[in-house]
Amino acid sequence: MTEAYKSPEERDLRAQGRRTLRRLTAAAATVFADRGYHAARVDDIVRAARTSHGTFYLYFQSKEDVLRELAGECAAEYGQLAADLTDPAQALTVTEGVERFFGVYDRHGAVIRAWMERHVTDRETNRHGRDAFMQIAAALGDRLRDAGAPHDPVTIGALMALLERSAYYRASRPGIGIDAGSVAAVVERGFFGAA
Amino acid sequence: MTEAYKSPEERDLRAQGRRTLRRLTAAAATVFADRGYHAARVDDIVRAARTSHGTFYLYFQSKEDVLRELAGECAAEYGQLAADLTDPAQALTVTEGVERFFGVYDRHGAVIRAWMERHVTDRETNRHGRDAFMQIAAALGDRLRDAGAPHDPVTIGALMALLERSAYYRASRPGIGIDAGSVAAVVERGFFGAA
Amino acid sequence: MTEAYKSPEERDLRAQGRRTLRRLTAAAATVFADRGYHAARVDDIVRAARTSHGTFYLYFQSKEDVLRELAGECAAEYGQLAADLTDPAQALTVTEGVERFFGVYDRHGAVIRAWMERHVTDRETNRHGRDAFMQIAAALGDRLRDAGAPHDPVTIGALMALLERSAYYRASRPGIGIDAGSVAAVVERGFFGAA
Amino acid sequence: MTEAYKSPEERDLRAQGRRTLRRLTAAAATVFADRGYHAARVDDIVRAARTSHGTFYLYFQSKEDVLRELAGECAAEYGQLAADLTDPAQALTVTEGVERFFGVYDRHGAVIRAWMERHVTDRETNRHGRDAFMQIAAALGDRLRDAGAPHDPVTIGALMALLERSAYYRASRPGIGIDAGSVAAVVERGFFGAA
DNA sequence: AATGAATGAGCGTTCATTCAT
DNA sequence: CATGAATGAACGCTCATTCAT
Repeated sequence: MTEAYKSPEERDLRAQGRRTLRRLTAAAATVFADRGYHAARVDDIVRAARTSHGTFYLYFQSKEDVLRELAGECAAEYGQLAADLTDPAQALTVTEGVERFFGVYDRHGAVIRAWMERHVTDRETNRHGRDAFMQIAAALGDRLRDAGAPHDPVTIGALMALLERSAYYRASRPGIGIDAGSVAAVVERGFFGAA
Repeated sequence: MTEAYKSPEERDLRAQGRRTLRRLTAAAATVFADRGYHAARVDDIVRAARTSHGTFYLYFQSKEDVLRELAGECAAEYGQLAADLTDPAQALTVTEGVERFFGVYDRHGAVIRAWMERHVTDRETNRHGRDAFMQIAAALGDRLRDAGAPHDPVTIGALMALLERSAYYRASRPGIGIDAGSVAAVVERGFFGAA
Repeated sequence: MTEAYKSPEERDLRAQGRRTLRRLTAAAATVFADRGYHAARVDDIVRAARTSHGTFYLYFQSKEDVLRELAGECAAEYGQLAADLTDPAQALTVTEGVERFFGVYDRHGAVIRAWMERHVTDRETNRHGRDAFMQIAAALGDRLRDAGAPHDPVTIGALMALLERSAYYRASRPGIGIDAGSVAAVVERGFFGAA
Repeated sequence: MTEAYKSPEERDLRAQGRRTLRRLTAAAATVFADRGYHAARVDDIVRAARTSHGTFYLYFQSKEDVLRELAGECAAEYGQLAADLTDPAQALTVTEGVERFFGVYDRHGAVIRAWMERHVTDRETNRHGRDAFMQIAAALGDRLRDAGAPHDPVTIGALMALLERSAYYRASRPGIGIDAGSVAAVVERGFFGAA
């Protein structure tokens, strides 16, 4: 009989199993980043992880399930960024904030694009997306308010739009010279400097 | 192809044929908008146009061909917008510019997303996308320069990012209250007001 | 309502109709010769005849029907050749016979190949093929017998094979220098000269 | 392709896989022989092999790929026959040679017909065909020359035509009594006996 | 007598998922 | 724990034929 599937958390994985799981998750992240979630083939993932289809379905219920897993990681990182953005002890500069934002996007851009494209039906994945978005938005709103700058929802949305899309341009068109410093300058000037 | 395929322009269509072509093009635009280009099925399109697969391929060479057609329309509209933006006789306000931008996005968002996702291989379609992007970017740069505002490439890119993504949020999440006026206000304040 | 189909013979065609029918038949012969019967598209035929699908089906019941028509012509020409081969008044030389055989093949090779490939189900078409084959075979047998050469069925079959296939090589590979004279020499030497 | 496609040779097939591959190849040969390559449907092949479409594409890249595979086998067999024909140690009689020729045709007639019909575009398949043809032609030429018989290109071509087409008549019309012995007699008499 | 338009069954191919070992 | 093998529904596209004018 086929091995009954168990979610990774509830499995009592030994060292080897943990290694395989990690290989698969990493491979999925890479492949999703390269080709996008929808264009990614399970076969690409298992080849990148140097394992088999059978093994993939031992650790994940479906292709969507890997996305859910990665979405969780991504949401956690953005949650942490949101927390750090409003943490006075950290006192992150705008440039540092943009750098962190870009860093998360580099690791999880494919997941974020899948969220935004709205063609994923899985509720948990979408909830992760909403959460991450809201937390960052709230943190940006706080920062704008603290700086005495306009922080109405549309302004916050516009800032999110600018950041998300710049991160995407930067990741997908390496040639066009978008970097955290320059984008931060635009943000400073256009959003924080606008009294 | 059974019927010698001719591009819609070079065909001598009668009233009936023109109606069918229009139905198909409109249906494709709708279906692409709803599901995205890649997830859109030719079957969805022909069902929406109340016609058959055979008829679809009478008017288009392939699914990609419809996208190319729509991309041409979209590029033309953006080209016109770029021209109007820098035409002193028109003297478009920022709000009017954003309104026009959003209008084109409403009609052609699916094409624009397909451009940006970079999973389309057709050269002409991609050329249309590059052209549209460059023309708008150049026009925005001119307007910024004329206003005495910063207009370096990164700033222009950030403005494009803001506009494109806001248009998308607005089109795909009607509930969140993004409208041309408010976005124009952010743009005024953040990009044109920043001396 | 659609014009009821009538077979070409039972139609009372006016000059224009006869011209159209001739154009279609000639076009079909050309297209079949170029692409082979199965690979030939009705669209190729109507385009070559500068007419429309509707018109095609006004004169023929189906694609197979055109083949049947051409098969009749071909069988008639081969019947005539068979008659001439055994007609003392004609006293055809071997070279002349081969020339005539090649000539018919040039005009009707596609039909002959369709016969031989045995993927045509129409009874009349196949009957034409059988008739043509038998008549030529009988005539060749008579000529061999009159020359005092072996004329058993296998020999006759081998001669037919040689002629048919040489005609095909010649028609389809113009470069390889097969001509009636040389083939006739082989036939003379190998079949008629073999006492 | 989901399963990374690998050509059958470079795959490390286990017993089960080898069995399936053999079933598929054999089924393809049969179906091609029955219906001809172009009329053969992948569905016919997988039904004959009692497997699924998915499995077919696990072992072959396309329908054309199976033909290429079979063409390779066929060319190899004809190459071997050509070698044996001119090998003094084998001293094949004409009858034995014709028998061997017919044997290969029985196994690979469909491939040979596909070669001759010239509607295959794959370069490797066509190269196999040309190779096989040239090798047999060269061997026949040598044998004719050694026998002191005419061996000009047209004669060799005529002999090839006779053999190929006789093999086809024999395979496709079992009723008409063509056998290797009788054909060999014709060849002896008509080609080798003609001094 | 002629035509442009429409049809839909059927093709080759893909790929997420399941099975057997 | 892992794998190679198998599946089949669904896709994009073709083309002989019929329809409406």
